[in-house]
Amino acid sequence: MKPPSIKDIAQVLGISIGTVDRALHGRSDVSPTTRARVLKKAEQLGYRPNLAARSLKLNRRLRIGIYFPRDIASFFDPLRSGVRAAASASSGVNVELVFRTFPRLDEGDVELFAADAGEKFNGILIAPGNPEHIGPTLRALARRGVAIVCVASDVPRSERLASVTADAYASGAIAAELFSRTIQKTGHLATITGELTTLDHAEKLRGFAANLAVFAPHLSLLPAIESHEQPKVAYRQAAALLSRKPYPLGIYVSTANSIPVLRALEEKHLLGEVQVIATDLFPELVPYIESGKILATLYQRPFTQGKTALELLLRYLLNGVTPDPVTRLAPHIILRSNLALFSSYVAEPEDTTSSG
Amino acid sequence: MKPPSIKDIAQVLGISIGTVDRALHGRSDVSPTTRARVLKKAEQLGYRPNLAARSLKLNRRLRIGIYFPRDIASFFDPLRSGVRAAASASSGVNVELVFRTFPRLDEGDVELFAADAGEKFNGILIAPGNPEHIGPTLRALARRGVAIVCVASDVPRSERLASVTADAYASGAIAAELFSRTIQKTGHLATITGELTTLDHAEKLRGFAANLAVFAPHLSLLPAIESHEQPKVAYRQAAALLSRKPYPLGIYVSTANSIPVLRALEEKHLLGEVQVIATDLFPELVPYIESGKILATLYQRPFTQGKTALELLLRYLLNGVTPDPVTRLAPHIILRSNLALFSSYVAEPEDTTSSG
DNA sequence: TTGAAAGCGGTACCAA
DNA sequence: TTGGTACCGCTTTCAA
Repeated sequence: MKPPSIKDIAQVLGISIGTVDRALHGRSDVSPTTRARVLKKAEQLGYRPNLAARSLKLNRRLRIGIYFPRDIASFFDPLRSGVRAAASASSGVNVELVFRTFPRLDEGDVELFAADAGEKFNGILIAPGNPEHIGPTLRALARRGVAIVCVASDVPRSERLASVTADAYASGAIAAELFSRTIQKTGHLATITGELTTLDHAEKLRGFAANLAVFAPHLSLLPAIESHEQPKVAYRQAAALLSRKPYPLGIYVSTANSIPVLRALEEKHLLGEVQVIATDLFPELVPYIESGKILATLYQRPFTQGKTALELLLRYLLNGVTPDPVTRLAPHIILRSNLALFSSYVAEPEDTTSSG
Repeated sequence: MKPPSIKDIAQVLGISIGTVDRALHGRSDVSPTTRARVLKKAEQLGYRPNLAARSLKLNRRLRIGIYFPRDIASFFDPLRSGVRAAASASSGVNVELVFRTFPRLDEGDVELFAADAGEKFNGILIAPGNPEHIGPTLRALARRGVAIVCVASDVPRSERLASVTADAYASGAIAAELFSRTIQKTGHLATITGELTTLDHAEKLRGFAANLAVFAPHLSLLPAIESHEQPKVAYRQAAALLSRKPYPLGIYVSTANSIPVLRALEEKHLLGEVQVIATDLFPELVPYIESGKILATLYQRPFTQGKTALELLLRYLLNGVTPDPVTRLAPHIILRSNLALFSSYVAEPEDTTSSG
């Protein structure tokens, strides 16, 4: 049996398909009586609109602006791939992706939006830095009717439609739990982050500190170090950290900026001695995990973030489905034993292995 | 600009859309010359078929049989939900899901297929048990043109189209690594599995044993215990295991059958003393994780498995896309610190939190 | 070998 | 307030 169409409803009720359409969509100019009859019959027949027919007829064109930084390509490239994957999966809809690039998180983004003032986007995806800086821009755009989805970090109270991130608090908490289970000695731990004004970074620290305090009384926490996402800065800070005695027993690097830290450890011959938990996955990190030199890396699933973010946005723009205001993905804990499952991601980001 | 359609190609070349269609699909009765001209022009204009129009016109009806066991509902219910989610996401296609249920893995499945001999399915999803038993049935179906996707476990060389599972070897390997990092003492470990004839179960044991041998020389492995997925059997076996001295330092329960084992531990007052790694997530397990009484559970993402499996199957049946023969999802490592991210799954399985 | 045309299920416009 | 109809892009049948 083929599913019922508006034609069937019209025929059964002896009215025209135009009227059925108006009734089903609650448009004006339908008598309450026929409206009720149509709705009831639709329910009764189990009518479900044929989305292929609808999107064929409407043939929408959507322009989506995607504002990501140039920096940290190991994270933002797969994010972009995820966005493209979601776009090409949306069959029959004409989505135009306009990728815009600013220098780095919280740097040049406001200016780029200003330069793009003439652009007319139906929706935008943005990786925001400091909410104080970018907030007003987003609010203004939102009020002009642009649907905004924040990715990778969030800007609450910016009137954005939704945000899609890895759960930052959980990332911090996981790092704390792993250290508390694997380090028996008493001592202290260090954290290296990007900017504490970026919500994602602050949340990771919150999760780390809170769980450490509760579950690992033998481990105390040094003040957080901000590397401002600059490799050289991170290297210098790590070197300084390791020159002091006693060394920290573990270091949690809560951004993708772990390589300079590992280099500093190597030079002080402390690699393997000091436990390290890193963030995200990229080729340079692989050998450290394979050799057991670092305990784990917390993978924020950039591909899935991008895919999910655009899916939400399209569902909103096309079907009027209001998304959850926040979507928090569970970070993957990558250890030596499951690294192989993610290595395909490092070279060529696809979604098969890890999509759910 | 709107994307080019076959009409545009036809118009530019001064031929009819029928011819364009035939050329693009390599159907017979097109002169090689026009064929080449069409293909070239399509390439040149960047033609992409409008999938909405295609599926509207074809209006396919697909009957999919889904053969899962009644047992272990905490795993197979979310698996079913994932299948339903994928079906309802496939817009404009008329897929009919026929859920069939046999008593338990490797029990009653062959008989159910025999009883369903009259059914005409375009594709089936099956959770297979022992390849020796179910293999011939699947092979026969495959040869009759039914597309088969194995879920949760696999039956290699059965001429199935594809399989979608959590990576079983990795699950075992992760369990071994977690034990090796958190247990310092020297001693032995135990594993409780379902049936070693089920490929998924055997693979977990392989991963566990191999990684333990390499990375944890201080931990030796007792012979694997098969519970045949029966809670009472598992309880008795666990009780017997714990009556011997010395106790194992850790137990890896590689199926969802962990509750009876935990009960046995509780009664011997060994809960928290003996480290436990469980499999999958369901309400009864939550308090054990929250209280830190078990180290971790390895979540096999049943919802995502079901969703992925049906997506693959539909893409094959509708678009002729041959899937990867095996898709191995990365299991999620659930600890106390990230449990909250998955708890929504326990009550009501949805895909937002963990889809990638 | 090619062309012409019907029709898939909705939406939207114009006429009644 | 309602009916009738053109059309979205593609596939397929029938005719030429």
